Amino acid sequence: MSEDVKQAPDASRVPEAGGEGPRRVPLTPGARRVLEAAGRLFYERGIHAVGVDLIAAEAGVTKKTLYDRFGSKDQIVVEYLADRDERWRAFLAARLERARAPKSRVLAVFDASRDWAERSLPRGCSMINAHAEITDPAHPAYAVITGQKAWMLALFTDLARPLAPRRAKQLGRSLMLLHEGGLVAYGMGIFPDAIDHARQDAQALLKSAAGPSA
Amino acid sequence: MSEDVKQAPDASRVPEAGGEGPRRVPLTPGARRVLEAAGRLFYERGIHAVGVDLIAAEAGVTKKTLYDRFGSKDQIVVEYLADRDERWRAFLAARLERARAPKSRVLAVFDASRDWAERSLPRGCSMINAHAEITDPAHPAYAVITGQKAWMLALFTDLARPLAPRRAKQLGRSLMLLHEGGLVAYGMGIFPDAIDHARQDAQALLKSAAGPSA
DNA sequence: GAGTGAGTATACAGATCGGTCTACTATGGG
DNA sequence: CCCATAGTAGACCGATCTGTATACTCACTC
Repeated sequence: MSEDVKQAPDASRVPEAGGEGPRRVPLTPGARRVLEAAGRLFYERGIHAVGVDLIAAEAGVTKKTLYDRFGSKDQIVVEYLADRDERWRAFLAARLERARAPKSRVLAVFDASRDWAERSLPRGCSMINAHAEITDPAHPAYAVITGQKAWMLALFTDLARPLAPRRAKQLGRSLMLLHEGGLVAYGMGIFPDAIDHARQDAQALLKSAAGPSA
Repeated sequence: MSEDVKQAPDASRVPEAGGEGPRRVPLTPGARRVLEAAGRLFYERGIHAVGVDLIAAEAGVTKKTLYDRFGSKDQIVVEYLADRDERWRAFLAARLERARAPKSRVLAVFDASRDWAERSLPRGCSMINAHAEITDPAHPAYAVITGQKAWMLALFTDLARPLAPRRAKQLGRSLMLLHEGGLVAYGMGIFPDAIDHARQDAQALLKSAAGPSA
């Protein structure tokens, strides 16, 4: 499975924020506040640990408004993850635009992750965390989670292609491993500056993969 | 933080299964069945998603027995994680005993993880998953989670020392990143044989770190 | 000015949550 | 014989969970 999952992003262009996703809910002012509150609470405390009453209260919204907009907690979870995914891809796209050399583009992903992580609590990757809580593949949020990881793998593979055309898939997977490892080690506080460490290892990997001259 | 967290395991000897842990509950026959059922359910469905009634029913035990033995659900969670940690360390120790060359010992960790993972559902690392659900550092299970990761990092560092005495800490962290990345990629099904892929990358890393002759 | 969409306020339903309680049984050791 | 230990059976508690209902307000638009 996951051989060529979803459409591979075009590395020569800016990857578009997933527009084909399951986003359906129109973001009225109240809905936006709900999404903002849910996003913060879910990320900080976990999905199952946060109830809809708390979300509504933090959003300064009644439960009726919440259910009028989203219909169910599950849908809020979907919107939470899809929104985070969308914002992450946009953030990453802006960073990739500023990097031109193939190696720099790979390292820009690690830099983006580090900067993205530093903007919030050190709780690691929301997709990895959500995957630990949502165990049913039939859950509507499951596709969002696996979709983002598949997209990231495809991105690394595309970024690796100019550096090692024959071994792009291999190199993409290795970069993915380092990146995920960095996210987890950072999120769990295993050692300091884990994402930067992963970046260094990626750099060394690129050196030995494509030759120090490239 | 986590500069030299906990005591570093002696790499020349078999690492002992954590005996200083928070284990307190005597395992009567009923308690053992509770722990077995809770372990399976927590791992498959997540901690918050599983109630004590279900655990008791699956264990074939009344709630009174469950609470007589464990006192609280939180304590069951602690025992669940501590038990899994203990069994993993014993499993790993047996594998490390059979490997003598420094490089083989490092790779034996990855092999052990792959074999350990294949024995159950592809849900990845129970500590990573638990960390996503237990967000309060004051929770009694939190120390078990971070303790295992700190122990694994210390183990990799010790295993790296004979290969690169001056850069053992650096190499240990790199191995840790690859290992965690492999666990996550496997658990989320990002691509097939993720742990084996991580093992290959670790092998390449050891080659370039200590020279191909060692 | 009627209607519509977005919102507040609040009560409520039914289920499930973690946890406690009483009453009883079986077993095995001093 | 006695008593502690480990267990079953099952009712019960208050709190919290997701989700729904009724009644009303406000703003904007056709």
